[in-house]
Amino acid sequence: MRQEDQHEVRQLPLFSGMTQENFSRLMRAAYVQTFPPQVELLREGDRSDFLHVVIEGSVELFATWNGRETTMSVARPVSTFILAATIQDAPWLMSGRTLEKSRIVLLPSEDVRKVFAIDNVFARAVVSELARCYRGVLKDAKNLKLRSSTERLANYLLRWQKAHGGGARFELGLEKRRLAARLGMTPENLSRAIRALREEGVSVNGMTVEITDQARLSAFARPTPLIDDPNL
Amino acid sequence: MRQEDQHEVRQLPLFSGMTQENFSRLMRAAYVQTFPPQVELLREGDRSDFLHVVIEGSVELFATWNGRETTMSVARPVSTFILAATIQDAPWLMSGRTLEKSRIVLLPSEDVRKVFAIDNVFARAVVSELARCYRGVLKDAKNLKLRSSTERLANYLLRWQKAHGGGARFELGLEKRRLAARLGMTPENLSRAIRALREEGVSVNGMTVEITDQARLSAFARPTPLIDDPNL
DNA sequence: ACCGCTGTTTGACATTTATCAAGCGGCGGC
DNA sequence: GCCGCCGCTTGATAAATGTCAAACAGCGGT
Repeated sequence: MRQEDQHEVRQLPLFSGMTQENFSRLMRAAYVQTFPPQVELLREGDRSDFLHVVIEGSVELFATWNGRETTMSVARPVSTFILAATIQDAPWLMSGRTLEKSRIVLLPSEDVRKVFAIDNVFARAVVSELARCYRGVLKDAKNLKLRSSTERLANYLLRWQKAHGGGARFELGLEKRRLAARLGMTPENLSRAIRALREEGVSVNGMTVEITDQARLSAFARPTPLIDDPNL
Repeated sequence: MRQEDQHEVRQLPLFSGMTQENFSRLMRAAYVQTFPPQVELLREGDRSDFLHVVIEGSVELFATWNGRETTMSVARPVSTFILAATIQDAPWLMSGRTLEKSRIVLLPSEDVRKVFAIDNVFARAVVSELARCYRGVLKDAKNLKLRSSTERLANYLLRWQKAHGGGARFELGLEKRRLAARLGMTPENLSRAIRALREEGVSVNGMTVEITDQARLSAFARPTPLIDDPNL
């Protein structure tokens, strides 16, 4: 495993506090792999052999039931996924596939659990990360239950804009049909929602979004930190 | 604080592993309070002065946005709530109100965080609990995104039945309008969903449910452990 | 036993969302 | 440069869900 990849992983709040010794222990049997797009990394129901860390690219986490499929989230660099399942040695609740060519670090679950058992700094970092994830899905569930699809889109755009410098013009960064699934709607409806937001100060052209009337969009979206602030 | 109340709390996996010394430390400034129904215990956006433990009764955790309100979950004895917010000293993402007369143990957040900082057994128990909660909401979100309202109801009944002994006849244990909110629908629609399930082997009379055709209901609901197993 | 409150049910209707089918348009391969 | 593929858009229509209003039912208080 390359030094700079280890470095990337080490940067994460989850790993940054622990002793070098325990970090090395985690990294000893870890390896990096580059996957082409559309590779299924995890299948829901399976168990966790490795904790995954996306170093480059992006991974879609999705779930299926009864022939239907929906996107739950998209993991982007640098972040881990399926931490909860790894720690608990429980089956995955989501499947995962690469969306683009992606570099993924794989940490053997067994090692993660071992280090978790002996390293208290790491254990505490796991708490922080799990709390963050928990609050993340909770916000997602609130979003789904309290807002209409167009409102979800409007707020998504505002969040994404903020996360990418806050400029009036930015890239969507996700295929529209996946964005639709992420937001809990069909691609057709996403199209119509985008159309509807033209009246609210948004202009979308392909993957490029331009907020033409920030105040108007905000007034329509009515974002609240209790749903839309990713740091809360 | 009464001895038997402490005992109840001590039973929880979250607290059962820690030393008596640290447990006492947690309990030193803790107190029990009995609330009448419909008391607002928490308001979303506020911060956590106490970790709450329901000893008796039940607490509805709900969220609001833009004049709308929805029920996210119902905490029943014996369980804690708002653990994530307490540990992180972050604002609550949900409000909470008692549904019935309820006995609640209040543990000062400051103490919880202090003991968390020094007690590794407790810290690890917190990890387990957070992982459980995370997976819980995640299952909820899958439920919402992948199933229709009638399907959610059908699966809810099956889960509830299992959790209460598995007999053909059981009580709903929740006002219908709150169940409706919990399942992400209106009371009117819950009524119609109940009606629809008559064809699928369910008979509801007031708060009493009878599964008249278990196989038929299961075939309709198509439960999966990856959404419906509370232990996963 | 009656009254009145409150939660539930029902029906008619509106809105939102999904589905199906067709057309459009950009992009890569030939 | 042209073709064909794939994803996006659009329109028509259907299904699911929400809203509003009224009727109903159970229950506690008097």
